[in-house]
Amino acid sequence: MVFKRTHQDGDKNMKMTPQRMAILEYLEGNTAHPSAADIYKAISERFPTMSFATVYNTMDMLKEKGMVLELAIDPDKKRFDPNPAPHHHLICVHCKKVVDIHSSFSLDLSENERNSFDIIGNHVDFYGICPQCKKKNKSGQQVK
Amino acid sequence: MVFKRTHQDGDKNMKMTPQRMAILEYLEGNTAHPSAADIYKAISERFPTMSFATVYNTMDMLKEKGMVLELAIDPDKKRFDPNPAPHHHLICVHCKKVVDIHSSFSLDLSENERNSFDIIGNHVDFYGICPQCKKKNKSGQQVK
DNA sequence: CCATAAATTAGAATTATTACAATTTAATAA
DNA sequence: TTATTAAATTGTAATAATTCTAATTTATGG
Repeated sequence: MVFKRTHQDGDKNMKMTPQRMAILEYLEGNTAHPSAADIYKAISERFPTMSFATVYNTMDMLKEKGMVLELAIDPDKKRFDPNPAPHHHLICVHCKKVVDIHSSFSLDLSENERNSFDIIGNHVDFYGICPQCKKKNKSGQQVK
Repeated sequence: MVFKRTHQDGDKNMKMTPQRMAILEYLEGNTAHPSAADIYKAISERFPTMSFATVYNTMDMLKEKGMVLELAIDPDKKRFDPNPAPHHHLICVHCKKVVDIHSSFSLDLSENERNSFDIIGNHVDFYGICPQCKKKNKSGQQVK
């Protein structure tokens, strides 16, 4: 995904600040699935005044805009994926490295992917709205 | 999975305490994928002295024994699955309810599952050991 | 340049989890 | 039984990730 770096970015209410620019730049093409701390560390080198709150605020905004996904891959912290297109992951259970899978069909790994990782299992999550929430949702409420 | 409730449980070094008994009882057949807080809340009603540390200790032990899985489904907290057999999940993005899927093949949902949830997407995680860790692992080290 | 809504910031507060050290207890064997 | 002892439990402190807050700064539009 390509990020535009102007305030015209589909939303007049979105200010383009140097901090945001740095975050967008850092995320663009980044396939490391960084955590908030990763982002903070990388950016604060050039922006010593950068605050953690800004990282979280910006990621919230990008999530709402659908520009990044929040991953629940690591039980210890949130990690972000700047590639919002549907895809899957290859996760190293030792170092927690996360590699994108771009196969057309979920369980069909490329030869390369298959050979590089020793795969010990897989897990499929289906996301959706359960019957109870379907009902509730008609009356407008939203669970965080 | 059936939990035995004696100290013979495959490991002489495992003591069977009332607290553990209560936790095992609570987990047995539990399909709600409870968090540590859920477990604590349920058990501490009968065991007012129960400590959070005991919940975490016990879950660690059960994880090591392969009796529960730690799920990374909820970015906000760990949740536990007392069903260690390979299976997949149906997750409500509103209320975070997690329902087990017992289809023989991952992407083949039963009619019932399909009809109850409005499915808006799926995500496949493959777990394995990456090439770098394969090498490192030969020299014995383990990443938490 | 001004006005203003939005963003940034430092730091406090909260939540989940882990670490620790003292006390208690289950299991074993005498 | 009871004594021994390693393991479990407990309260509390410490840590880590995240969220909240209120004051200050800044990007944008006029």
